[in-house]
Amino acid sequence: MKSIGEEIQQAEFSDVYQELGINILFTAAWFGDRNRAALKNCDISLPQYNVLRILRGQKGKAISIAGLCERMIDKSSNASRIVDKLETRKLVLRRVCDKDRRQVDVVITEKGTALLEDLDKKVPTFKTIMSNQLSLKDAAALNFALDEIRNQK
Amino acid sequence: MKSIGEEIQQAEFSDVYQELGINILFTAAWFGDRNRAALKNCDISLPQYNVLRILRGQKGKAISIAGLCERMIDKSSNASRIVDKLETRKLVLRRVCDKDRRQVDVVITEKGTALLEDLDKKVPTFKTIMSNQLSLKDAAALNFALDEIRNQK
DNA sequence: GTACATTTAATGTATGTACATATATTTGTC
DNA sequence: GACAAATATATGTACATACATTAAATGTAC
Repeated sequence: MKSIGEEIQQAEFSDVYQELGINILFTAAWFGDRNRAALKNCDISLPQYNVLRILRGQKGKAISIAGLCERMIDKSSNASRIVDKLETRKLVLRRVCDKDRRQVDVVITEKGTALLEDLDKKVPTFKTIMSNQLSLKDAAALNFALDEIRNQK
Repeated sequence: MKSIGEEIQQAEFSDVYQELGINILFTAAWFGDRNRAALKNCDISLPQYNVLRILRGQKGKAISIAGLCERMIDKSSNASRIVDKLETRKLVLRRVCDKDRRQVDVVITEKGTALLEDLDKKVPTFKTIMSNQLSLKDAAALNFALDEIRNQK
């Protein structure tokens, strides 16, 4: 089995925490690569796919651009322009919110939902990727550790 | 303490593995945000900083563009263009390799090394970020688990 | 109600990323 | 040695990201 040090050809790390930090970054990039590969030739980018999934999670309820940003993993990505692309392809609808005309309501269309169903068949779930090597209990422990890491300072 | 579900306002996940996948992606983005914030007003981007660190790790030995790519976390990032920017600012040197004239030898300059020393003072180490909440033993266990996740299929 | 600050989304600009293609050099085969 | 295949880097392009600024709508103080 390849350790993270072998993976990026780094002979040694200054300490285990340094190794872990790099390992988390590298594993996240590895997930991204897998998902991108799965979407190859599907004519949609990974960020666009992720936005569609958030919209579907709204179950018909509209969401503002700011709301979308909060739910995105990459906070600073420009949701407005990603929605532009999806709107051009009629995968989402955008219309000014009546209650607050500064806001924009975004919803996924029928066409968007249909596309998403197709794509879901191609993109592996995290369960598929991880359940063979990691017990439920270990996965839960990892979740707890990561939550803790982010909750200081 | 905020769980990943609260963080991205997702009420529930389909299973613990799904939660863990998102958690890893989110934690990696969180590290990136912290590092980017630390480099604010330092007039250098995070990818450029990371390349400089890899070059310093070479301890004077030159490295090719391909070698640089192997050591980068984001494999598909375009090392050639990042080196362009660093070269313009004379933080690195690039010259054709004598033994194989297709290759390019890249080395960090004195100026690059000096800049890097300044920057290191501002960027928190992973040890600083994590050692208070995570024991050495737990960190090692996490490393093992992540290595395992990436080593199937 | 007017003036001013705040909020929301869009836009401008520079950089980075993803992927295909081009160019130069080297390697292998005959 | 000639030539095809492989390799290393650079470049073209579309999209995404980071961050500042702008424009419109709303909230608040007076």
